[in-house]
Amino acid sequence: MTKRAFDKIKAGLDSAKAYLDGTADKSLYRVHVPEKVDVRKIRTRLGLSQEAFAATYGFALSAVRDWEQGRRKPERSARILLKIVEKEPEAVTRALAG
Amino acid sequence: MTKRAFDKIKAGLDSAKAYLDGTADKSLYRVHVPEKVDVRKIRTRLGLSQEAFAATYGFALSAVRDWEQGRRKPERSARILLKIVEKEPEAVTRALAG
DNA sequence: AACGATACTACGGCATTGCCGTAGTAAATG
DNA sequence: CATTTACTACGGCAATGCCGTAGTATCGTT
Repeated sequence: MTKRAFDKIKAGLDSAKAYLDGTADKSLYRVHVPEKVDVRKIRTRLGLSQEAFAATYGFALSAVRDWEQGRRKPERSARILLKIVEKEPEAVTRALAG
Repeated sequence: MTKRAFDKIKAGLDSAKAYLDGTADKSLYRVHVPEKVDVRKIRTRLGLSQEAFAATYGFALSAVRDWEQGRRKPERSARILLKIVEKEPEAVTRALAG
């Protein structure tokens, strides 16, 4: 057994101890979900019609309309998805391909 | 039969003709939105508890529970988002950072 | 000018989900 | 054995999802 291995084990034990002590950070990684999303802005920046936008990213056309017309607010998961469409649109099409 | 009705029928026939002619190019990139998503599978592969999973990707804990317990089915946007979490989890955290 | 296509607004309306809370079960650990 | 973590199970209201239809504005074509 190398000294390296020993150090690793010790480090593990130390963090286990810290966990038990309550010294450890039990906070969960918590992402921020935006309360408002400007759907029209995201869509027009991509140069797409409502229909094309819906078809390209999997939204229901009726939902896109409700959102842009301010009739309804996209719910949590939709807001997150819209953020991804804004920042990394390709990630969406990749995930839905195949 | 009103003139209005006739016009509608004619319009329908015309666009059907155009469609058959190939004159109409209505090609929209259309992605496939999965009807079913195995939330538990996605979560456990990431080695996260329901709480950590929810906190990390922005879901409501109650929604994750409803989905895994088969009480409710994630709706369209949520299914898409879950697919992205499955294929490119980092893309989600990147989009929600900052 | 009349027409057809495109893009969008506006909205009725039902089914379904989102999301909150609480109680109960099971396993691990001090 | 009491406590903590992780999860099941579910009541219940408010809100959205999603479908459909009608109406307006614009534009290129005939």
